[in-house]
Amino acid sequence: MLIATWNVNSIRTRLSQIIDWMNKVNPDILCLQETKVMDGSFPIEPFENLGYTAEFYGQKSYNGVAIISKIKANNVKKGFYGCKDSEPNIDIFQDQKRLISAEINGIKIINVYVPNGSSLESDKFEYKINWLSCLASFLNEQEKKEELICLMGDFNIAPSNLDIHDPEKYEGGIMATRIERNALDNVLKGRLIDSFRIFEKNTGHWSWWDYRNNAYELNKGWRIDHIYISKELSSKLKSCVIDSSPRANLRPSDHAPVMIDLNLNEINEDFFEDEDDFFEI
DNA sequence: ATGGCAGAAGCATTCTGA
Repeated sequence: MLIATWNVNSIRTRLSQIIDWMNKVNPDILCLQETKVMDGSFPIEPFENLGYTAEFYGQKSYNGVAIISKIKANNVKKGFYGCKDSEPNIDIFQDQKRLISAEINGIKIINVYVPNGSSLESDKFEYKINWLSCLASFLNEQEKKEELICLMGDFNIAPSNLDIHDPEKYEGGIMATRIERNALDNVLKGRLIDSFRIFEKNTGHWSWWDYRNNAYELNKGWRIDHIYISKELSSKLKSCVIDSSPRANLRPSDHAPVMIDLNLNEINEDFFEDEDDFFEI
């Protein structure tokens, strides 16, 4: 089963590129971020014509998330819910449409567009940290139900300096602070695993390149789009790849899709024999 | 090199992103 995430930076502007990519790759589930469209204007038909169902949670101009799936999603939830131990209260996060979740094939799919945070001095940075705290609380509730979880999206955080093309220049800045990384760790709590790092230990792999300064042509990127899976799913993980090819399109999104392949019929208990290595980067 | 580039709203320019 192929599960992908892609920040498309406007679904209406990028629609033909998304359809082209789906025709080429044939994902089972595609989670989108920054759709930038209200639900009444979401382009459902192009996806239905390809045999997909669409669930979406959007707003005008900003944010917006969607789950496109061959198998119809169950128990679709829009925004945070539960979050009993969240401080501040989840109500302040409901205006910005940044999270949609659903159950597909026995897996809880959680699609997130984490706030960027702007700069360390900004109120938006505090909002980002609080949003991640709420996400941690949200996941605590999910884990109580002992569900298999696949948490993916645009996290706007480089988990380590390996995920930045020039760490000396950017470390301590937005997307690369200890505060953000701790907030992300608090979401994952060692129970959710970065799929990409199971297969690739080296730097030089990016999912986002700034539109400015010729960043893509110079390959000056960041790895800020991630797919995290429950430990219990890791034995079924066959691959995780970043497909940078759509970034070379005319009028591209600034993000590339990231995709995992899960073999839901195969279990390999030995896969995690040296699992401690996965947490040392 | 705190610039530059892209999208939405809406028609000149501002806001936002990362």
